[in-house]
Amino acid sequence: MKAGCSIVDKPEGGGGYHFPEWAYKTESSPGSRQIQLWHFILELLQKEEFRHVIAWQQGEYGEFVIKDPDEVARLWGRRKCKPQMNYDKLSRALRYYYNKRILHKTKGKRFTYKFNFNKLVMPNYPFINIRPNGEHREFREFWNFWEFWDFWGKKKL
DNA sequence: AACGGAAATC
DNA sequence: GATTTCCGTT
Repeated sequence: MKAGCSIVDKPEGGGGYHFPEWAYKTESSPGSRQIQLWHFILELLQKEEFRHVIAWQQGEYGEFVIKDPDEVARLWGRRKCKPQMNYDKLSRALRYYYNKRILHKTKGKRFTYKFNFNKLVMPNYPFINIRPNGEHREFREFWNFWEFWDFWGKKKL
């Protein structure tokens, strides 16, 4: 058994939500279950105990602020077993998300980024648009990904 | 702080 | 492929 970084990583804070299997898989490598940075970000955003470190920006849907860059980097480094992780490197990874349309930068606002929820994250998970029995809700109606997951996850998996 | 090229790493 | 590492530029 690997001590620190097992194949299926445990979420920060323990307990609570955890992304389902498909969230860790990559198209090219079905067996790979390395957690994606944006999954990790959403994970932290979900928990109250990390609000002093990272939190949703009230007002703008999907926008969040990294209040403590060093701490977020430390937590990310711990999860990925990369002790040398820092905000400079983590932010580079976030910038690679710009072209992938997962995130974009909120210009002028320090340490502030915004998820491209409805159009960009959704296409990666087709089933999300499937409507079961009239109980369809636009993703944008949800407060965050987790409220959405609560709504759909319990039905689909 | 933020950006993005280039090479390395897994 | 998704970062991680390094770094020159704005």
